[in-house]
Amino acid sequence: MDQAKSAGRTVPGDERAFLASYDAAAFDRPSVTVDVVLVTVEAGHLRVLLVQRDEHPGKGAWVLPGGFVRMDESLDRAAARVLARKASLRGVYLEQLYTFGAVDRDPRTRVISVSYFALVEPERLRGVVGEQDDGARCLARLHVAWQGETGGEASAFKADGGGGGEGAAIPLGFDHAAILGMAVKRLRGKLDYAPIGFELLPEEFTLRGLQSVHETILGRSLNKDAFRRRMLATGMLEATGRREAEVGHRPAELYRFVTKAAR
Amino acid sequence: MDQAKSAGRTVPGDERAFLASYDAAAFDRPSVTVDVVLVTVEAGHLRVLLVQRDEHPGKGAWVLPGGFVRMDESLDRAAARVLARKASLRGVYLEQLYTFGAVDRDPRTRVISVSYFALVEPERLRGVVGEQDDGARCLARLHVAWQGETGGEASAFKADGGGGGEGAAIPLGFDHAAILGMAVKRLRGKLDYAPIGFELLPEEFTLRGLQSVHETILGRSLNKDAFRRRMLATGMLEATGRREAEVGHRPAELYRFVTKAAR
DNA sequence: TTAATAGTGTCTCTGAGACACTATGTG
DNA sequence: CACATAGTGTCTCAGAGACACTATTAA
Repeated sequence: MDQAKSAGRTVPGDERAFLASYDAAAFDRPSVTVDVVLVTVEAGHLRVLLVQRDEHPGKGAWVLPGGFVRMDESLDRAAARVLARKASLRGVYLEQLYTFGAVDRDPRTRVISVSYFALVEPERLRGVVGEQDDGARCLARLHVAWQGETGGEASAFKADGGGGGEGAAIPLGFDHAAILGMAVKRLRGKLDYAPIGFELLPEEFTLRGLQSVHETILGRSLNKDAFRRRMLATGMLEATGRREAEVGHRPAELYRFVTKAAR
Repeated sequence: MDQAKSAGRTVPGDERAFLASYDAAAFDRPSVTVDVVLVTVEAGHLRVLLVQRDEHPGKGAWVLPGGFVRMDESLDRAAARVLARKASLRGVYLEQLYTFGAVDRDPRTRVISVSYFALVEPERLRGVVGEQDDGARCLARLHVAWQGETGGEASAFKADGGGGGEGAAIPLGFDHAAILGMAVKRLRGKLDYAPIGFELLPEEFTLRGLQSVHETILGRSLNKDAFRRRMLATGMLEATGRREAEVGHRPAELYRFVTKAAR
């Protein structure tokens, strides 16, 4: 999708001359950033990676990990670079979300933000983000006030890491609450026609685990039987023959996700 | 969605000093354009507005109407401005599509394109685009080679305005074939959960007309009974009591689209 | 009257929800 | 054994597809 068509075409002589004399600095240009909504699902909560700004503007505010797009990298690569640098993650599911371009969304200058969302299994974040919050990064709990795919903003709360209690609300910088809202809206919309639940689970998982991920994203409970039937009917699940262990009750069968290509 | 959160917040003194000394020109920045896919449905074909470039690069090539984003306008406003200038249209349905940012998609310099799609009833384009093709603009017929919501590129053909024959393929500049493909993919995906078919029809329309629009977008025929039932069940259609006239057979009832707010 | 399409009634099939029942692990 | 959850079988209900039939206009 992110490919140029112009690369292979022949360039006539007069156009070459035009390009040689083209002055890219002749017009004011906005800055372009990518911001990444790194989502994971853990213990029935949507969580998202936030970083604390250590520079102005909004120094000390919590924002999505992001960075300026370099002149020699595509948007997709910029997003992957941000993810690699701020979360030490490579090869995770990454998809463009929406581009935010209100004139005054950043007080420095005109900044247009191309947002992405990334999905990752919580286990892969274990060593990345410090136990609760290492001062510069945190896995905030996402709270979505609206139902369905309507849309709206989403708010973030301090992760209550198993302890209990609600955690404090985290004020988000810039328009990042709107970006979070858009990410949840997109996730909910994609869930029932795209195989994205698997991206939030380990290699092998139980049907109950997959259902739990879906329920967390959608913010509502699902019918067990129908979910099981629907998932198995997609043909994208393969039983491994193994079962989960040490669960204090009958262990569920472990499944694996199989791509259409592998079938 | 396109709103800044920073506008209302208080700015501490040291941050104000930082902003005052911020040099926006310190880093290379890409150019940002908006490109608009103006779609209409006519005589069972998807049509899209193309303009012929009168400047380098790609002089003479057919491309989507577009323009650079100005420093003082949001992306949405830029798209609306392009539509007003190149198609003399205001108040049509306009929605952000995708942002294309491959490094070499434009030979001039780094250009990131935020694409939009717009939907308009064919009648409103009657006077806008010259009979077939006024040299600088044309309503090309869109050909989509793929089925469903898979995605891929779309190609454009010279409009065969009722005459017959196939028309010649139009070579598209830059990566605009990919943008067209993305627009069709999005349209097909939205069609069964968002009321967008109405945007392509006049104020009053028949159910058969609405079904025809859906079939054209989806590229496949639909079941008449099920379509009628489903549409009436949405509660978004209101019978006017009037009927179409002079059709050479039993005239169908005319319906009007009613928004949820108006009910 | 015929041609052509609008619009309705009804049967079937499929998938979701509901629920009961059996299976199988831990303690 | 009890308990908890996994997994299956089956009934019902709602919506889609199919199809027959009636309605209404123009020619």
